[in-house]
Amino acid sequence: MSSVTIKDIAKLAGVSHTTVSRALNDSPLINPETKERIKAIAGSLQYTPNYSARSLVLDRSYNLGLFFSTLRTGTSAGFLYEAIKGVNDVIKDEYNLIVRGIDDYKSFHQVNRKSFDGIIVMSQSASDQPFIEYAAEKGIPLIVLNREIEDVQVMNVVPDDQSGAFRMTEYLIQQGHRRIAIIEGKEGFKSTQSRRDGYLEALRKYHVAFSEAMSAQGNYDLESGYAAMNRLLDLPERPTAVFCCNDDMALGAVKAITERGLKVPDDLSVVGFDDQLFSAFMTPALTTIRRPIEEMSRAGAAKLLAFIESKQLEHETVYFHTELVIRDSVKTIAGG
Amino acid sequence: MSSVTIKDIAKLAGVSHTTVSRALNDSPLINPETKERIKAIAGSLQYTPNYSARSLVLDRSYNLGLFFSTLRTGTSAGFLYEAIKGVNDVIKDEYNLIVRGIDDYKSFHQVNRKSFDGIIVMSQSASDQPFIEYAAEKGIPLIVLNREIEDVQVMNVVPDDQSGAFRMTEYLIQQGHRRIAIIEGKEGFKSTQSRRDGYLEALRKYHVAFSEAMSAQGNYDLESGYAAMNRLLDLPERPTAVFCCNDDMALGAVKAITERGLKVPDDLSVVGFDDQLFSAFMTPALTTIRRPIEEMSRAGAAKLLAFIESKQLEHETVYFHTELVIRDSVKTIAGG
DNA sequence: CACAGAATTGCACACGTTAACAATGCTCTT
DNA sequence: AAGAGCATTGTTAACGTGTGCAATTCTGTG
Repeated sequence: MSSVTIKDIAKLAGVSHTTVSRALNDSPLINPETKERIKAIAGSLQYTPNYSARSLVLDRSYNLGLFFSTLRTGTSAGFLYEAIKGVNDVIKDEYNLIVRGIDDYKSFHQVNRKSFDGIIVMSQSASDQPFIEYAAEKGIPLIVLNREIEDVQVMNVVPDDQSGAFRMTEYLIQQGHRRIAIIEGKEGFKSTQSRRDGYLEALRKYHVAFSEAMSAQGNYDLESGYAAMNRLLDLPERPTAVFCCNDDMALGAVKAITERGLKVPDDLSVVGFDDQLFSAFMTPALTTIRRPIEEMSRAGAAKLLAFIESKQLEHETVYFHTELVIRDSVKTIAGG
Repeated sequence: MSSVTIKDIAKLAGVSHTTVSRALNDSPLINPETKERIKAIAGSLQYTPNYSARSLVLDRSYNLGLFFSTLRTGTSAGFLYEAIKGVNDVIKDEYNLIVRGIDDYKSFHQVNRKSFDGIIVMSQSASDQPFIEYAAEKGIPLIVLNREIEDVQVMNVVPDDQSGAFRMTEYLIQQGHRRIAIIEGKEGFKSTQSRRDGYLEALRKYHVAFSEAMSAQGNYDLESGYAAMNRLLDLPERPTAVFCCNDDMALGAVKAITERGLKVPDDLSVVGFDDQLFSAFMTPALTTIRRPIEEMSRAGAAKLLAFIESKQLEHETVYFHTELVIRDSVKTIAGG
């Protein structure tokens, strides 16, 4: 039951534990025959190295941290899923992927270079800033995904939210819409800001008037989209199209519209942002912006690993293009 | 930059590193004043213990493994999300949560008692069996969630799938349906079996005839539900209700139905299983069975931690009740 | 004052691994 | 045949922490 160590193997092979260590690590110093013999013994004893001991002497934890702003409400399931999938695809077999919510920490005490070989922050909010600064200051290899970081020097991979929102709004205008409402994301999130900016930029460019009444605050969850849409429907002069700042809220918005006996897109057009897994299967299928979370995660993880191994630093921010996915939730208005 | 150890603190405090170790671990042996002094110094130096060293001597890794059958296709986002959320809520601050797909391992070599203080397997398929047996044999504290394990002695927390499927089918029958189709889950999954069994059991109990044509194979993803539904719609004598073995497939089914110009539930009733986050916001809102993944994960994690700390073993299987969630996707057929 | 016993601290080793350096034996060259 | 140099293996220390046991100091009691 008690686990076998290299010393046990050494005893059986009649060599020193050093030789065993070298043999198992494929050191060229060891005679091929001895090496084979030792490996055979190790195999038959089902030897597995003690990672704690190895970590201690090599000063590597074999842990990679994947941190989200929160694992409570606020992080969508698809988001978590794609991020984990992307990172997991890339990390070598030898790394452990540790998942945590930043807001789970009372203190960042336990976060240090000994415990994490590297850290990936999937940042959704400015509230992550202290954590990012802490990790950066501790000298832990660090990459921040999804949210643009300005003050601190870190590796950064982000989607181009603003151009995505611009493209979407432009598309609605091109389909003849002029009264275009926006259901906004959670306050304080950078993405909320960027998407609003893209929306406004498009309105400006095409000389479409913006009115405050056309903006409803949401917080990125289903219910808030439902509630915000109801407020918009109560307006004396309703919009003809609604740009929801994510797909969850679009789902809620469609629900609100349908409940009033109206139809999407015949009576009202609805678009989203994110391209969640379910969006293609909504009724109607949702026109939205795809934000390549999985690809970004994969790229970010690869970049982090490369840095850990080479210590070659690149601080430039990488932008990932979003993509307009046209489906069935927008009506083309004749004349314009 | 090089990290501070208890020896550094010892030097500054003018004591031995033993005393520092004891002080920081709140040993009653140490004079309260010395203790305070040492803690103050540790705090001012921002000391953080080296977990590798501690692990080595204490023979604890502080790692908890959360294993899914796969992180590639087959695990739904909501499933992953709820499981992580539930476990994360419970684990003490001192544990790392390591997430992996079992099918990522070429060999289970790295999985041992030194690397994991405990393992939670969120099992979705019989293909997990070798892994479970391996972990059990290695003597790693182990709990299996979601799938019932028969041959191996392990802690087990599972939903009562069969009674859930039974309840759902019974409900459809009570609403007057007699031609009830089933879109089945992925072959080889125990859940597929249990849900079919519950479905058949209800048919038998209420003397409703079953025909093979009413069964369409799926594999738990959206597309397969879409395809299976199309096959059912091609039948000369269509069903009046379809029991989809999960919500993703129900979403696909609704899509297929709508595309043919038919309406749910007016022309065809559709129900699901799992109660995903989006199900309440589909059009129409989906009637489904809630499987309490998050609660099960929470209970399982708590049970595992209790075992790790007390070594008090309980091998009985815990069943979690599912719940029928009635929404708007079923039509009541008059007369029956 | 002496001494028992408690309170407090230190010494030395252990955990399992890696690696610098030393040591041994062998081969080849001259 | 002697020495250089290579191939192979062993000796020893180190990583940072926890702990059994010995050592010291302190307290109280007779």
